[in-house]
Amino acid sequence: MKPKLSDIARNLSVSSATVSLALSGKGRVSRDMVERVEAEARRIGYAPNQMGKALRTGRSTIIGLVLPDVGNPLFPRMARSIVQAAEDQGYGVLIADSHSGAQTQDRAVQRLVDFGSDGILVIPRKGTRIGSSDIPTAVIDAPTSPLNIVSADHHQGGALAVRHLREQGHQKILCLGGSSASLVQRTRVEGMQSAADGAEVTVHWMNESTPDIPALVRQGVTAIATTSDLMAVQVLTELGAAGLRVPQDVSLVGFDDLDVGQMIRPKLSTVGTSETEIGRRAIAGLIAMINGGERPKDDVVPMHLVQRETAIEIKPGGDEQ
Amino acid sequence: MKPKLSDIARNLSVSSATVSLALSGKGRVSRDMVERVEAEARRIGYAPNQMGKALRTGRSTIIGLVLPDVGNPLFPRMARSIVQAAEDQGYGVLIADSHSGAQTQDRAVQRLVDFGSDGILVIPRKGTRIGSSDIPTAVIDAPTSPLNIVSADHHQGGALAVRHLREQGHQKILCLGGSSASLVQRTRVEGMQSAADGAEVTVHWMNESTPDIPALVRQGVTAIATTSDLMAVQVLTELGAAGLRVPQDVSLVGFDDLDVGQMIRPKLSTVGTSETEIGRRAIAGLIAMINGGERPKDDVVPMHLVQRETAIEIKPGGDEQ
DNA sequence: GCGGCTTGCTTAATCGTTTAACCTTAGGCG
DNA sequence: CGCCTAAGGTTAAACGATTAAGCAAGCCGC
Repeated sequence: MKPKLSDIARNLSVSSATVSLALSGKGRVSRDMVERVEAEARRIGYAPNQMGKALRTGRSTIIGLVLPDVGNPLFPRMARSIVQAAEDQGYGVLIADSHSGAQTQDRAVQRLVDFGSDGILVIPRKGTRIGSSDIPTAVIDAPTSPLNIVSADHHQGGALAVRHLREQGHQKILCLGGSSASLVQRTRVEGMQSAADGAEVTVHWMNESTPDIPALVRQGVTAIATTSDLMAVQVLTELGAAGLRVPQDVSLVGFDDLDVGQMIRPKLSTVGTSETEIGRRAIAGLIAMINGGERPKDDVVPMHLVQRETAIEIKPGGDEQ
Repeated sequence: MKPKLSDIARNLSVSSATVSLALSGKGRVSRDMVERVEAEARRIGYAPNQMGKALRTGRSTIIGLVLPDVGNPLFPRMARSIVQAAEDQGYGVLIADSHSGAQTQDRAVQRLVDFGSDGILVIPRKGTRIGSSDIPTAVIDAPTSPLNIVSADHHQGGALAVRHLREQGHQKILCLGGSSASLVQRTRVEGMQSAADGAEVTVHWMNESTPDIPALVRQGVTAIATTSDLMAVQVLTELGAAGLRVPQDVSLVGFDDLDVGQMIRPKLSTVGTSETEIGRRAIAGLIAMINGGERPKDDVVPMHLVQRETAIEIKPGGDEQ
């Protein structure tokens, strides 16, 4: 079947210990021997059996990833960067879905532990906290969240969105949050408010009440900032159906830089995160913990503004109807 | 540390062979013994060490999943159903990303194999084919694709979309495909054409040329069918910017039933797949192969129409400008 | 010339589980 | 009563890798 360590040993008439030592570069092995072992390993296409290795070392080089429910549309990019980062460090990523319910989330963690994961990375569902387990666990959420290891700077991102609108002269800004139960979204909204700089910024939570957006625009709102691109698309189409134009009648900025933002006309201005960076740092931190390091300090990665077509300078004197 | 099999054995003063046999229900063990073992296992919270088990049995109970690039927006649901189905059968899911390039795809497969996966499930990038490896491999693509095991009935789905429009009286239908390089999308378009039933169905591939959609509508097109919700959203917003109304001026139906379809106003009529069903069957088939079964025959799961607000009866006599 | 150090390799134990083969006891039966 | 069988265990050998400990040979210095 698949070539094993002892095949190399037999072919070279040495002990398997020597081969192992040679390949790992750990023990005292002659330079010559190392080369011969490596050559033979390549020749027969040797790849170490992870199970044997894991059993002996107690390390599976597998990281468990617990995903929030599918609803989160920026999960794919997140997952991708995490897998990529893990791969670069030689780790595999085992995934579990925590569908709905916080209790299932803990079960998912448990399953991953049972499979021998060396560490667990959790992107929690909004409003849940994860019970700490006995193996290294890291969370990607927000700085105030327990076990958090890295997060996007949602506060700064929110500020970025509103500051952009302020710079364009907007004085009456509507700020639309999806769910006030989400820590991330609350933080984004707080960031938005923090950049008000004298402008009138009113907040609406979609899970609490559904504002009549076209009406608000007719009452003088000149710009809308949402906490998600999906909501921005909803707003855009709703305004379109009501005969209002973006960005001529009202400016709009989204959040998350989803693909859909580039598809719609006009293209959506939005605030983006570097998922790659977050994934990389989360994995780096987690692996550090696995290797006996201390839990790294919270790491916050900044967001950036993506200027496209939905937010423009307010037309002079057009702010009062 | 973690309780192991031998802990149970010691506590009960029996051999670990007995414990193993009792837990698996395989050998000749007295009813009484089985119960005592199970009780003790629960008491100390025993969970078998997957590495030890895998090493001995040659089965890791891990399935490798190779994902296409992130672009595919229905991937999250797919991944979820696959993970769920695997979990139900006691399997873990190890993921690898095949970013871009077919070569990377094979490397991803190799990585998963090296990690000890018992089988590999691939959702290929459009236009790539995967090299068969030495372990059971299944593909979710289209019936004509090699190694394919299960797929959505894209042809029937396409037919469903156009038939729906035909039933509403539409005679001039524009059919919008994303990329003619994608087997899936070609199949959808073929399905659409097959349901023309005498109507005029013209096809445009977005990767080849960008049609002036508002112009086409003014020339008499009364309905548009796209091969993806994302494109439908693009069309919808483009029409909106041009002052045309959906569905009053033109009907629209998308594909994939993405979340964004429910966010936009009006809500998007579309054709949906049962990702759950596909995931379930793919995993079931793959596990059957792992257990020595033959490669199951291609399995095709039907799509369904999701009627929402963007496709309505054509207004009588409004079909000619 | 001999104890001690270094070098380079080998021996063998070990990780936790499974499972073929064996052993012991007891019951059935002619 | 003794033989055969079955039931219910146990022993021990794997699976494939790592690694502490050991050992032989060579070299050094005094």
